[in-house]
Amino acid sequence: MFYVAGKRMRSEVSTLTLASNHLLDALPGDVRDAVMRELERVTLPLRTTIYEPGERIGYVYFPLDGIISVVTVMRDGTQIEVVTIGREGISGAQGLLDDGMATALTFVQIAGDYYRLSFERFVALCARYGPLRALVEKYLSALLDVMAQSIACNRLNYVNQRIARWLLMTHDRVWRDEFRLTHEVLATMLGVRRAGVSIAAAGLQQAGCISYSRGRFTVVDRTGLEGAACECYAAIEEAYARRRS
Amino acid sequence: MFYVAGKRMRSEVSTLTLASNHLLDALPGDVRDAVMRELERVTLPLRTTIYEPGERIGYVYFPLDGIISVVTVMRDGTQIEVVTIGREGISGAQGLLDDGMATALTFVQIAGDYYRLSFERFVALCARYGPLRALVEKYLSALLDVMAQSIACNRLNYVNQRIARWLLMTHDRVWRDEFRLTHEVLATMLGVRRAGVSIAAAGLQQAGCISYSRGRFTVVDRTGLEGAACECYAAIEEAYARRRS
DNA sequence: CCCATTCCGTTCGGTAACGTACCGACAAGA
DNA sequence: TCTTGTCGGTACGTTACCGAACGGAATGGG
Repeated sequence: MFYVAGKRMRSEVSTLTLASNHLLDALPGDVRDAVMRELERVTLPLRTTIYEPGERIGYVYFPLDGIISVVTVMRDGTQIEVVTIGREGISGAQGLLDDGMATALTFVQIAGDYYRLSFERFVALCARYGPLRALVEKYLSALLDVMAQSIACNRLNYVNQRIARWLLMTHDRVWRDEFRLTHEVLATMLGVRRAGVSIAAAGLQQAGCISYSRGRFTVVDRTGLEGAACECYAAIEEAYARRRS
Repeated sequence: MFYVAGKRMRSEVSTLTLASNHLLDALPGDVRDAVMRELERVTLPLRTTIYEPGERIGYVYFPLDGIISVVTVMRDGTQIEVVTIGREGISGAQGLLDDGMATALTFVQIAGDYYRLSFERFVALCARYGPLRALVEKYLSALLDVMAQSIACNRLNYVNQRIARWLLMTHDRVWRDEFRLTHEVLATMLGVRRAGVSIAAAGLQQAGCISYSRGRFTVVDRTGLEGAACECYAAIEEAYARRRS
């Protein structure tokens, strides 16, 4: 599986060279250079654990074309996604606000390339470069808004709408029309049954918005998907966009 | 209504003198004195608007015995509670991370006493006193954890469990066994039907955990309520407690 | 090439919660 | 005192989703 993931990556080098991280892009040139110099580029396969609750944050990750999921784990083991982190953000930044401990289980949801930086160096760079710290804080502020919207979304919207939103957000972040994802995983992220996802996904496929097969989704009609998604998609993207002024 | 609220306050002066705010309590003596000197004490009646989305944050509020609700408003006007802020926290602090704009509708859910401080002075004090800023950041970090738990809770737990949790959290924050609250309002906060709350509340009353009548709830058996609540109650209180070390 | 595994289509009965509605009881103001 | 509005009990049919399960089909490792 590792090897396969590696092959996929190599076969898509052309898109990868375009991949970038919004936070890094938004830094002033000199700060950006200073930060970039310390970054390490890594390719992470599906399901790589990023943080375990209660552990120290080892690295912060800037996704390029992969996606990281942060999930809440209930006592009975049920997992549910709290937020996804892609090119628009960074994982581990909330450690800045406290003691550098991770509180939520965090792992790679879509394999891809990431920049990473040890948490200690990240803290040091934030202390040294105001614009970096400011950008990270804006991102955390966006995170609060996004999670506020997700609380409403999880409570009020239908499964098929939330699936459409999830696929759209993923599509935005991976820069590819196709990505690996099973109904099972999607169901866990959304906190619904796998069968529920199968039915809703079949509807979206019927409508020509997507196609999928055996752990692989393809976005066929983005505009159609946008119509099928709940208002939360736009609200969340706007929460991120507002911080890029 | 204003006058009635005023009377209630006066009649409970004995508990009010004990009321305090955890964030303020946790400040080192000198910083605390400096901050306290700038605070204004206000009594806010039910439903006072604290922030409107898109407006500048005028004041930050430190609740003493009242409760502030932050809600997400959907396009169709449906509201749903994102987080409640009581003695353990502060409202408006997230403005520190960005540009001082409010993004969510915020209002007084339980009338009571609050300290308040203009946002500008708050920012200045945070810049000047490291321990204040650190405490506020820890609180924001807790907020992220709490919201993460709420996302799971809203998706996975039953209405009666979530009602029990809401009542427990309120009970912790108001320092009184009785508080004003209608089924209607509770239903809105939880994102369910009023009738659903009525049924679930009747169950909790039957079980001897609470009693209520015409816009007034009374906690009768706290331990019983804790048994009826979901695990999220403990998880959330722990997220706050962890930052008080 | 075969086999174990993964993935997804589909079904079943069950149920928590929905939207809507009506009504009685109480409270507050005129 | 009467009226008006708020509050909560209750009921109806409806529905989105649940939990569990079975089975076919594609996949990839041995």
